[in-house]
Amino acid sequence: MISIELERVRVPKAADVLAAMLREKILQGGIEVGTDLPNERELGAQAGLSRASVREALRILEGEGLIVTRVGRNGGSAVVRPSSETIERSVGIFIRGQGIRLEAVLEARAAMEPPSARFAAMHRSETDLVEIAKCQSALEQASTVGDVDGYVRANRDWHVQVVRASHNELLIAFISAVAQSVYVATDLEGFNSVEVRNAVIRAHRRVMEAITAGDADAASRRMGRHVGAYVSGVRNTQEKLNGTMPKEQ
Amino acid sequence: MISIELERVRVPKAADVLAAMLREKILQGGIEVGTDLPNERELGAQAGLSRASVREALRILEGEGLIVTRVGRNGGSAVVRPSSETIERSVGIFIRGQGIRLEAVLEARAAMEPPSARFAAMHRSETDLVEIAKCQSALEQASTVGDVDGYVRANRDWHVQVVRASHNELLIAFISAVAQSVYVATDLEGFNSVEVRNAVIRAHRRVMEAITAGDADAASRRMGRHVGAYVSGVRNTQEKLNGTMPKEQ
DNA sequence: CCATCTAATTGGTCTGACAGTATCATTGAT
DNA sequence: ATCAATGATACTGTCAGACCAATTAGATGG
Repeated sequence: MISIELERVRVPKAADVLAAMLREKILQGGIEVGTDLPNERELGAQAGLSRASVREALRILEGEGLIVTRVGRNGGSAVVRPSSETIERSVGIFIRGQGIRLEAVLEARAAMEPPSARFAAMHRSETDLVEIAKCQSALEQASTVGDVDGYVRANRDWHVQVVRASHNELLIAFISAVAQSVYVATDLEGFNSVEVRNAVIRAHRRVMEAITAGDADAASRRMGRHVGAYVSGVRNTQEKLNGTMPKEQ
Repeated sequence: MISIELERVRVPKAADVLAAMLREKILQGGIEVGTDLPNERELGAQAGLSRASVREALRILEGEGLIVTRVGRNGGSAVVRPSSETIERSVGIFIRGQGIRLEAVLEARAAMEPPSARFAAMHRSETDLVEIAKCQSALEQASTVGDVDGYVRANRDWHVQVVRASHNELLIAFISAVAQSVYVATDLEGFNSVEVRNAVIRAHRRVMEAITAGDADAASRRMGRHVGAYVSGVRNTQEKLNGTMPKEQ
């Protein structure tokens, strides 16, 4: 008997192959958003696969945010532009699954936000400024009323809105994802004293001034101090609790 | 007939509900990695669903990187720790699907890498330094030999290895994802002259010195100059081509 | 012209079966 | 007794076919 060097043979699943084919057709072929894919039975006939396998492939693409599926007549799978939601989902699962400490999440945020504020100062439009101001109003309103949940949510929205003004889609996606996880976590943190809240409000105002004035250096510097203070605050609180990211969503 | 204010009724799919249940059990319950889920027929019996629906749910979780499934006796679905691969996949799809310009991707990278270098200088271990040095050697080797693909890959690996030294899992995931996309793109860029390559090598060395010395400020500053120069270089090249991220993988 | 009903189209779900694959258990030869 | 071949077994992968549920195009009637 002869013996040949042979690596382990890979047996890709039918659904994976079909999903890869469709994915490339969508991404490379640049199929315009809104186009309908053939219905499941048709796809099965074309690919020579059962409807079950086709459905599995479509499910994969749906999970990747490349298509949406509707039932009913004229329903079916339509191509959509992948949004940052997919990134936010996977980042959320990553954070929870790895049990990443809140401190590390804030550290990542603290790394990304100052440059984002810089870009925001450089590229912000008028409507960007209005949107940021809206969040700030909601923040101050919630703070004076004492609406803790509203305050935390407005805080998250303010930071997301600032990075939106940078017009860098990747930074927007990353910071949105991280901010969402921080929002879920800081709900439980007890360091939301009146003093802290007022300091946050003042810091936000100074960052907004710099962004409005188009002063990139000041925006970056002030945002850096702001998020840096936040990290320190949480670090001190956590030293006593030694907590990780909460497990529940 | 009375008329009531009624929002659109949501009809969640069976598979989505089951997937959500299992996801929470895995993430919240903190099921240890390696645990086997019941087999598909058993899950179907417990949930009162058909095997098809169960399989769809498992597919969702697999796509989220929460389980892996093996065939054969003693096969089945086992819980795994979600890795950064899931994030890298979704970021890659996001970049390609949105047609994000290479310049914007590099901008995001330029925002994240200086702080990462700072953390690396603060937290790097001895093995981190060795790994970074290995990438640098490969880089210089490929550069002298003229192996373009090897050079670009080693360049990507060096940047990833530096952020690894920061020991911040989120930054590692983000930069890995972005670096992968940059790697795919810069293959096509023609600005890999000998002068540029040598400048890159020198810049890397200076960053490594700072990280080794634990000089956080210098590491951040030097990395900032390095990636900043990279962005400028691509910006100049692109001004003539006006290109976006390439569509092919 | 508009409201209403009907029918066609499409995804969602179920059932049952068989194929493919990896492990376990047994057997048989050395 | 040891170990390699060989079958049994317990899983996932795939298929075919049917029916249900949601949605809407088109027919019907006022």
